[in-house]
Amino acid sequence: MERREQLVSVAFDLFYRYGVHAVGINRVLAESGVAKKTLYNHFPGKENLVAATVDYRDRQFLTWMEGRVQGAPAGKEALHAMFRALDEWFRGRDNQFYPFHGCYFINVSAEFGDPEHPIHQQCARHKKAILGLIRNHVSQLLASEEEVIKMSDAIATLKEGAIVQAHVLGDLQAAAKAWAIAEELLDARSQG
Amino acid sequence: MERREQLVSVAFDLFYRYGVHAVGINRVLAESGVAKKTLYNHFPGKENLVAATVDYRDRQFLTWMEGRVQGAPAGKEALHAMFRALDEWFRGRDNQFYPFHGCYFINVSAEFGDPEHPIHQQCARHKKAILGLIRNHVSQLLASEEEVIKMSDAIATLKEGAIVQAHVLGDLQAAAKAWAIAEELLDARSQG
DNA sequence: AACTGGGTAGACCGGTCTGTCTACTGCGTC
DNA sequence: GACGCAGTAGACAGACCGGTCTACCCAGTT
Repeated sequence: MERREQLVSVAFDLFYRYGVHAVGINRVLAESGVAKKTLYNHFPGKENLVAATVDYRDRQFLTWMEGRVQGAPAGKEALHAMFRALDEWFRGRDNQFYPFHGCYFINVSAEFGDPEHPIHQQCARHKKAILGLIRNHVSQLLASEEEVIKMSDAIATLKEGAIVQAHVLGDLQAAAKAWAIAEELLDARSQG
Repeated sequence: MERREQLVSVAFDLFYRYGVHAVGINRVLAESGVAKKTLYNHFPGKENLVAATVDYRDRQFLTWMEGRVQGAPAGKEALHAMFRALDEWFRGRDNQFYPFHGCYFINVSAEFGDPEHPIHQQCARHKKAILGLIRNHVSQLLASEEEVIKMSDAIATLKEGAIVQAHVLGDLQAAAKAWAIAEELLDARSQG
């Protein structure tokens, strides 16, 4: 078992659950069983470890989401699969993503609020990647490039909103509700 | 100038900008010019101060939003005024709410992720209050109680999504885009 | 004039933070 | 078998954490 991997995985779990600034390096070390020197051998400081957890989650989340989406026919069904995945995530039905503590990227952005901060920008990049994934499928449903962009933004906004509602309010139906809206918007366009 | 008020106001500014766990009590004291004993005279501990800042922001935000909304005719125009207010907030056009660092309640919920935590629940209560405000106006446009609830949830989700897009991605058009969707949904119902 | 309440200033407490450093250990390679 | 590498364990440094406490101050009341 690679030490670096171990560190990042444990650090992510703790940072995601309790928040980055609420978890000290010593706790990460204790729970991962790694020596302090090893940590500072791999990372110049805590912030780099945080950045590594964001990167780790970015890949983990994208892989998971792409996997879910590719299991369905491209287009509307793929988008539906995406919201079904969110639904299972919120409800803790998905082993890989249980438990749900909101979106790590939103949470980390809240703690590193300065838009110029590299970690904040890392979170922004993740959101853009997700937006790209959405666009790939929306573009199969709508002809106009402008419409594709608008529709993808709308779906992304609904997705972020659903995550917030699920986390802050504990609304477990948030994903289903968001999909109902997204579907209505799609139908209004692809049939018009 | 009331000391308690001063503390809460300065603490909010710092917590909002840098995050709750990233700001120590000593910094709040230094920037507010209040003695440590006075703080612990008013609050049992830091967590109670945090709770007070959430309460402070809750009232400030609701008052501001209600003021903006009541300046417009009830119903759709009121909802439009709400998203215009968001738009100005994101862009820093509004003195009272400049600068924009995302939604304080989302940020605080991220740091106090446990849904059982009183501060998390305080944030949830704020979101429910906003939802109530939205419902008041949606109910003037739609007849069916069920439709009112669904539509209000959709608008709330769009609002949360817009805040996230504005903060994480720096999308300054987020409010305008969200309103365009909300308007489309409303028109599809009130004309049908 | 004495008392009181609410404030200031800041020393101090034990603990924790990030980060450095020393000393040791096991292992694969020459 | 000697060497070097990557790890462990953990003491340590200096700063800061939340929180307590003492000593003082001053305006208002009695």
